[in-house]
Amino acid sequence: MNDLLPDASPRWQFLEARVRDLMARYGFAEIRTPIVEQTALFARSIGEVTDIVEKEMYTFDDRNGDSLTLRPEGTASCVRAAMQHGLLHNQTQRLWYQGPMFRHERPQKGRYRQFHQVGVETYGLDGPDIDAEVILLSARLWQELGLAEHVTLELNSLGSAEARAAYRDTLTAYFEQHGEVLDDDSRRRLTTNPLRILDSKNPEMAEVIAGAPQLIDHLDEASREHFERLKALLEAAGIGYVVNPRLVRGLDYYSRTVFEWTTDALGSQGTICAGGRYDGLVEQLGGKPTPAVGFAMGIERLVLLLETLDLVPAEALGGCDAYLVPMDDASTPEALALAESLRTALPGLNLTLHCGGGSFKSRMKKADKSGAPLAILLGEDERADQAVTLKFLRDDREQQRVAQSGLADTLASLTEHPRHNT
RNA sequence: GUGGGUGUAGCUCAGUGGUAGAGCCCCGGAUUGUGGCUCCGGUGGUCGUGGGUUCGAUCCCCAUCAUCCACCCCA
Repeated sequence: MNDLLPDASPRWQFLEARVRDLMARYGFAEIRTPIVEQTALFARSIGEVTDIVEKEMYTFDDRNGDSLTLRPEGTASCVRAAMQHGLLHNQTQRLWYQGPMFRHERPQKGRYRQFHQVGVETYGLDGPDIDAEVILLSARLWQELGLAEHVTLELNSLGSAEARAAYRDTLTAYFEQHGEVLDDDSRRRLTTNPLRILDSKNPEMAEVIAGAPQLIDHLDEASREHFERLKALLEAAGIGYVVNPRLVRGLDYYSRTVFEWTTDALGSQGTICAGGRYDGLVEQLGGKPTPAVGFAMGIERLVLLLETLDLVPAEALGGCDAYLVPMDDASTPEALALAESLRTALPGLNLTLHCGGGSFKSRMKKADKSGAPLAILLGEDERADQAVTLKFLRDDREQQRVAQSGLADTLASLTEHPRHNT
């Protein structure tokens, strides 16, 4: 588990603000679900034999003896909540969520045991238009963050659940015929997820993999058409993509469209966003058959990417506009009152009041450290005149004495914050 | 779950089987009410944790935890 320290939070807030704005612009509504759910929910949705369910969940018994689990992903909870509250009853939904997820894996760069995802979920829409819509939403986010040239869209179709199951059997049979060439990992995958064998980087298996039957040739007709229409929609929208026939998602519930946005700027954790269609999931969890498509993106990876590429704009890093310094302890009460009146008059002003005493020299050092361009000094002389001294910390400019009554107007013009008219 | 690297001051890191170091940061002073540059002084460490070897361990050994990197897998 890792802490998010003050230096990092402006980057997170920047990303989160962009995401929130984008979701609203695409007509998605936020849903917030608990971070704990009944363990069975995840086992039934993600798949019993996946790594997540087999060995990565934080599971515990509560005081009633129920088995609960810290959510390892967001889709299962959304489906559960939507079903439970009737959101899927004869209607469609476009939802998004954001929050912490938990997986007990070995941490490394871009991977943490508590990590954060933003996800979108749509229900009740079965055409490729909504597939394209969620992909375009993600593409716009990269565009607006300045990441567009650094990410690649990979696309594939897994076909219907039936077609996928049939293909899986075909593939298993093929690899079993070449069992002598398979490495240990791949032999294990024969029973867990044979599609993953196609992903192996082992050069000794390259030939066998190249000769394996292709998923794309085993799609059912409806899925093939869906996929073709999606590709046409993306092309019409000017979104570049690469069809990756080896792209399979790790969670069992996916069918038809799957996609991943990847980058090569983050080392081995290159996937920043992944998703697809899971038309069978609602029914699998006890609801009526409901088409669904969505994705999740990893916030830590995105923040890391923005940081690596230096794409967080300076203004997003916030900071202090002015630092108010009572020059001695006797000036503190008046400084406190002055700070409050400025905050009332200028709601957009970021004003830090010096607290904690110290020598005047140390107070000025704190003013400097605050990053503020302006120090407001209030001492005995100023109090006698009902004034303050404005000192410019970043410009080569004479300090000036300003009456307290006119200070808000002066600050408004200096910092370009509109005055609050009351 | 597998393999490897690293854990010493708030941070970045030196270091030695015999009472623990630097730079930066922080505090004070040079400068009675003016930050940044300079100089002087100072605070701050059960050397990740628990065992073991030893007269003596921060150093050697074992375990454990954390962290980083890679694998697996995933966002």
